Amino acid sequence: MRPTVHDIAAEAGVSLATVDRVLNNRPGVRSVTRDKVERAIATLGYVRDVAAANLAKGRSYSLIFILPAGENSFMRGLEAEVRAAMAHSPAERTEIAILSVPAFDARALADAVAEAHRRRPAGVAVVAVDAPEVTQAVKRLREDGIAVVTLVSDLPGSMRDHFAGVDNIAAGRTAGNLMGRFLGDRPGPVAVVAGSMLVRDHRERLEGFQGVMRQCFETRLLLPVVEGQDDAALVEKLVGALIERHPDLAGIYSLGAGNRGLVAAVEKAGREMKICAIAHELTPHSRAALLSGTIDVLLNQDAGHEVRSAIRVLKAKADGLAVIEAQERIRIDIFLKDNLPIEQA
Amino acid sequence: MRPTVHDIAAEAGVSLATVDRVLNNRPGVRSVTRDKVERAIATLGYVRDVAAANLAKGRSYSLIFILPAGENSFMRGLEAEVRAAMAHSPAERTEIAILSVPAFDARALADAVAEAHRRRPAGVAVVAVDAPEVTQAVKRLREDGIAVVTLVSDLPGSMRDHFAGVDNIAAGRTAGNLMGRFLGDRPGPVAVVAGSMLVRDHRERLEGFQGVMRQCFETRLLLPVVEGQDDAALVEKLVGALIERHPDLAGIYSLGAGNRGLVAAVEKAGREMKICAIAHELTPHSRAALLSGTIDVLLNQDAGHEVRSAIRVLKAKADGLAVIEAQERIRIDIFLKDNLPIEQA
DNA sequence: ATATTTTTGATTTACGTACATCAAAACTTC
DNA sequence: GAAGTTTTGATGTACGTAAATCAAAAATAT
Repeated sequence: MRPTVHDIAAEAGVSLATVDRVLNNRPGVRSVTRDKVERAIATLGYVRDVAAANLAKGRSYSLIFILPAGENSFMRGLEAEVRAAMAHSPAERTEIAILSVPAFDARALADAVAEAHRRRPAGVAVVAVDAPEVTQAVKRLREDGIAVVTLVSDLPGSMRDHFAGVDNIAAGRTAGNLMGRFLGDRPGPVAVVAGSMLVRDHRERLEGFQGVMRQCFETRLLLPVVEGQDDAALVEKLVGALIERHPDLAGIYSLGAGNRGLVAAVEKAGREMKICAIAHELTPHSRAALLSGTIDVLLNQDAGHEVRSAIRVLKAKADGLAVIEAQERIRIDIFLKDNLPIEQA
Repeated sequence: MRPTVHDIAAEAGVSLATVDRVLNNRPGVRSVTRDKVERAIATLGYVRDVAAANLAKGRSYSLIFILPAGENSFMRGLEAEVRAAMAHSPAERTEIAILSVPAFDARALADAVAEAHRRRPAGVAVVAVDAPEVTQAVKRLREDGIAVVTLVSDLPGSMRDHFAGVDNIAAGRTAGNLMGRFLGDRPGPVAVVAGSMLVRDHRERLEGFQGVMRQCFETRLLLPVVEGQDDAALVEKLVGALIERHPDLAGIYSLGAGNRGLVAAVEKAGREMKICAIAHELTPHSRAALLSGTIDVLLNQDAGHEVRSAIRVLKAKADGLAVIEAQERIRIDIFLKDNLPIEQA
């Protein structure tokens, strides 16, 4: 049997109350006594029974998720994952609320953060837009002792506790490497379609992609990046124009959302087998395009993992516990049509 | 507050004892009463507080992991993950033991399974060798009500409860797709190095790889597969011979272990930049080779995920609970040098 | 109707921790 | 050494469930 608080009390020759005071660092214990207890804990290898502890305190964590609105499939999937977590919340002793804000709107986001602040939750998860007013609002949260995790897109300098998302520079580099190798000696320029340079994840992907292309495939012409605002209709127009202007277009890297538009434009031009298309995020549409061959590679971040990691981290931070960063790393999934997971219901 | 057993008793108009009888299906409840209670459970949306339940029963699960011995880095990593799980075992109410057996030895493995059987654990996880005596031994475990999960390599027809590993056919197809695309129009044949056709995961990877190569890259010559027994020295010899016999060798798919040998042979021949090498499993050696460029792609299965999934499933099965298969799927990681995770301590 | 069996209720203890209260003891300080 | 302060002990209740016991009630059989 694993040791309990009683065993520690016996081993240390103190009372249960004192052990409790040490374990939950309550005041009123001499440092000599504290040492005795801590030694007993170490020699017995005591670990707190988390289940029993949670049962006893019966506390619950209130968390707020701030997510962008709009019809971006990935974000809707993310929201679905948050709602799934809400469904389990009684079992996890969490109370989760969602705040929805317009995409790419720093002002609205800063307001939402302030609103979250007013509600005084234990923690906040936010898909960040990289702007000073947002940074300030997040800083204020932190100064008030509220845990903050950035989700999907980071916000350095905001003192956020943790970033739950992928390494977007690595993602961009990976896309660049695959693009370069897939194209081989085939001639023609490569286009990049982003959502908006206002969000850090897009900027970082671009940086990684351009870095690898310039470094390892320096003969390949890179067209200037166009911004599609993660909007399918706009992306379709932009990509259509690109294809028209560059009949020899060899590849497209779409590092944001709005892939419906990308697919529509490429297929309308009848160039689905000629253009190497690399895009982000597995959605019903992008999955279909990968299977049909219009998209060649999908880079993906698992929204479910990100949400669950964010919740774990927020709970830990709210308790003042350390987070094992390595365990919370979100990996970049690379999907070809051959390793696509079975579709889920 | 979420409802408790007391609330159910009140709602159903029965005593706590009766609720307990229904919840833990103990005998001695009329079906009318049972229905009443079940209706109360449904209307209140009661869910058992697992933490409290575990605390109350104070049960612990004894599990046995049967792993191959030898210096295969992946298997050693797997064992390290099991030991890591053992370290947390007090908190998880599990007692894990490891049985080590010679690799690719069906007879020894069947004996080990029988030994595990004798110890009457709640569950067994086994890296399977696909042979009739192993299948039989596993069947006997299952007939005795012991939960069984196959790990890394599956054993269909053994009535195992679950397979904790990747879809190896998809892994092989992915390797094939990448090999075909990376080579493009470059001439030269492609070689395949396996560990042993005795284990199902290697057979399946081969099947997937050959399938894609024949189907999508039909002009590419595929050399007959050679078996390196996951032994670095043997692999080095075999690959060295292959390179010598086929000076125009364009690619090598190493679907088993022993990558140290692969790397050594390719580098000795000075062909690290000419041969496209795709291998499996991220280890210190393969990581170095990926970074240096000798290996172009690494397919990986996360040993930690597999072990933790196996433990979750074994515990669930031991309790007679259902497993959400989709949640336990192990994904195939694809690593290029650009998306390699930071090295861990 | 009585005897017998089955079903239900009431109550208690236990799991390991958290948290609160009050009294007793051990230190300080002057 | 008395008064004050700090530290420690003893004890109890609570969390939500499991599991057991024994008595009471209801159903069934005779």
